Amino acid sequence: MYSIGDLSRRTGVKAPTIRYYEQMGLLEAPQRSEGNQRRFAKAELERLAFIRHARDLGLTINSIRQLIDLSGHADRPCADADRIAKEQLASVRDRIAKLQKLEEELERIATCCTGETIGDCYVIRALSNHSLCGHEH
Amino acid sequence: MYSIGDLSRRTGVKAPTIRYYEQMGLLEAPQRSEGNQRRFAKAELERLAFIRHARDLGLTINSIRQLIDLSGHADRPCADADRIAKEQLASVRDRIAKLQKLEEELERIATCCTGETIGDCYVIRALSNHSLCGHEH
DNA sequence: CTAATTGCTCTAGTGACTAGAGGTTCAAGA
DNA sequence: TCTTGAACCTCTAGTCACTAGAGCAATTAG
Repeated sequence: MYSIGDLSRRTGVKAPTIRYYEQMGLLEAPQRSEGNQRRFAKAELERLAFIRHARDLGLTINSIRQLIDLSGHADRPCADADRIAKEQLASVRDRIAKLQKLEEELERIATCCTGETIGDCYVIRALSNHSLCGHEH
Repeated sequence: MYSIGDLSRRTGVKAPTIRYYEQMGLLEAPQRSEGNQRRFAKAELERLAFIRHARDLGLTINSIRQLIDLSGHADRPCADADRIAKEQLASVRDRIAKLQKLEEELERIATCCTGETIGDCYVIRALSNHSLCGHEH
């Protein structure tokens, strides 16, 4: 049995976050000590690692809840789990593409400033004047 | 003079968001009609375009406030504006790198599932078992 | 003049936590 | 056994950049 602090050290998830996951229904309410402190079994440690892994991959609490529900039904088709992973992949790719456009533009803005004062600072001018942009956005 | 709706249509920024920017001190409190409705001058339209542009580039409200303050002092050195742009660029690059790692891993997870049921679904197994990951994270 | 549209303020909700207050329990050393 | 200090408890509120809705007032087109 682990206290919340043990669990926190083993998973790298802070104690308030563990309580938050419980509140959100990702972790089941654990057993309690006589003095009302949480006592987690190994299964909870594993589930927390699952949650942390999924969060690191950018999945939302809601998606994770769905996956946990799914994982309780080993006999069902896994199309839903596949769909969640594929949607997440698509969204990550989308975000990368958008950030790369920003990178391009910021690079131009941040490296082209040869002025000395705000009056002729390229950063300020580029932000004021959309037509200085390399492409529309 | 533009009403808040005019401004919204011209800039693509929703009216509540415009009020929010005013509340956050990015836009100065505009003139008002006799009936207390906002009436914006052209300068405010331009500033709103500046704000929108900076937001699209991922700058925070705080950074934008700093840039606006700077832009009011045309005689000062522009090192601060440069710094803000460069910091933003660094943060964008950082996010891209992290997302690309996620992309890799999600790709592996989402395309490797050949199971038919949850019981042997690679998505679920990969999330449960960190050692299936291509690299640490 | 009336009806439809647009505007106003204020409050609360989003997601995924984080921080703090104010109190209780636990584990280890004396 | 007692005491002390760390860890734990619940509850509320704050973060960021908006967004939604209630309930009312002003404006504009016909």
